[in-house]
Amino acid sequence: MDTIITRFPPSPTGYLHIGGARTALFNWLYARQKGGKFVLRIEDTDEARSTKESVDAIFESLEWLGIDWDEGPYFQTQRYDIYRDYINKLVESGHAYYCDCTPEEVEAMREEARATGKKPMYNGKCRELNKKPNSGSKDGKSTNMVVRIKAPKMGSTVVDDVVKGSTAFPNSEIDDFIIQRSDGSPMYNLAVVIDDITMNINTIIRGDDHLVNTPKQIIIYNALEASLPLFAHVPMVLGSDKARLSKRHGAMSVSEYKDMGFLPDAMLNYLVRLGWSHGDQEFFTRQELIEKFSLEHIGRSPSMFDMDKLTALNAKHIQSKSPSELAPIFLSNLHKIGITPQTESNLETNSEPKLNKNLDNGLGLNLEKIIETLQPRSKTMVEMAEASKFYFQETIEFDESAAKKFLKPDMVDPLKRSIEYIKAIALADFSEKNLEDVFKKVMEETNLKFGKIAQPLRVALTGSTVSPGIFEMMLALGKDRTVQRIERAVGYIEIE
RNA sequence: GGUCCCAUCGUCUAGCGGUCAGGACGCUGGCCUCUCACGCCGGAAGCUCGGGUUCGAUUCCCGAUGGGAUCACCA
Repeated sequence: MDTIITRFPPSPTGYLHIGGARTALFNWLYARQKGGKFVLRIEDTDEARSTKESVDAIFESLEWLGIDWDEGPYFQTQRYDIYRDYINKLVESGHAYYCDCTPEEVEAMREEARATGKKPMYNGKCRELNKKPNSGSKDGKSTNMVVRIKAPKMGSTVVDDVVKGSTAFPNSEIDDFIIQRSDGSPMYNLAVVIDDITMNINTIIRGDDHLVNTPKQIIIYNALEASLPLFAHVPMVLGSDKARLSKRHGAMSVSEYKDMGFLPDAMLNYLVRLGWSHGDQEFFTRQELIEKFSLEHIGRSPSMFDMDKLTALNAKHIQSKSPSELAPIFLSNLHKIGITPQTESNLETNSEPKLNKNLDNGLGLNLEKIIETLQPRSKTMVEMAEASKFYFQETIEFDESAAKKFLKPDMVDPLKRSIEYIKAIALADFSEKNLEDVFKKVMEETNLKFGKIAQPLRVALTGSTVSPGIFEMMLALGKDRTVQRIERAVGYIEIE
């Protein structure tokens, strides 16, 4: 078998959206699994709608997802000479012809066809006229004539597809479609085929909205006597109302999911499961995906995008990562809500950033431990950042009803004892085990159950009644901060 | 409308003639527990309909219905 070469050819008329990302992912996974090549090509022949911003946004989203390419990016607008050569060949070999019918004339043909109950299409007026393209051509490129393919009139064109099977399209449905505009620029179907041929693309995985123009492309392949690639048409991703996914279904662009705190790996995992399966397995690492992906197990029916499931999967991926892997993402989400803890790198000005290392704002805050305490209770990185706020507050604000309920005079004694014993722990021995011992002692002396003292402690430490476990928080906060916060709560009770 | 694709719990799906139709999300009962989560155990919930083929159809064929895609000098 030859080297597998796949491609992803977005048109830069907007951001990379969910459906496009999935198509890119399938092509990328397949190439990676087969040790093949993945080519990126920008289809910008619609110069009116293509923008540089879109190109950049697409690159950025692919990069975020970790989808890298081996060749390209190619830009179709830089390949017009190549298309022109092929178009000329097609005309010379009699597979295509010049046509000077005006858009109005063509529209009239369509009207006529509609009136007689037939399919509206070009009637082939110039098909056998052998027109030459010289009228009004100043630059030798624009001709005032379009070039049309000489499509077969009889029989049918068959598309063999790995996921859809074999489908026959009646040639009577296909008219002599334009392959070159009157300004000399190529039309989509032509450019795609020429690119795929010249880039040696042998495996085409794309949305099944392309299935219906595959016969048109096959006609061009045949006219050029080129061998056909393997086609795999993947069903569409629909919105929650079963309509094609669009803006009104909420977030469409990949970058929005980044902003919402989703992990790239979770995104990949979710996207790949939308239309592909591997038995009952739901959770996949990037590496597993590359190993297990297969064209054979792509489903044939369209699927709906489900935010809840993505979120659940994201939670699982957050749990499965190490704190150090999460640290840079966590920090950038913290930054977005206005919290920028000092790090090793900006404490020592000329050291390289070491975001994966433990961080310390000078008071014993331990970044990786903070993350660890939040991992099992964060569905997104945005949630994690939000939930971590209390760690970074110099003076924590007590939630009013929480303080009223738990910071009461009868807690002063147990809290003071706690402070005393925590203080007695040597800095090097500040561990979960020793903290447990401390509170065992406090509980014995005060004859209280831990449940009785836990909530007051929680309010003292965080200001709220909902938080990670007491001991793990203390470790993340560090000994000094822990003591300070409990002392402050005691002071608060005594003043009230 | 023509052409084409598709059809298992609400959703994503496993299933490739004989299964108590399996898993996941969501929903829900419980357990665990220092709160909230996590985790664990359990529950409700599905083969669109009608014809065939077959000893036997969720599975194969045909039709209906429903949903989707596409019919440009857009990609």
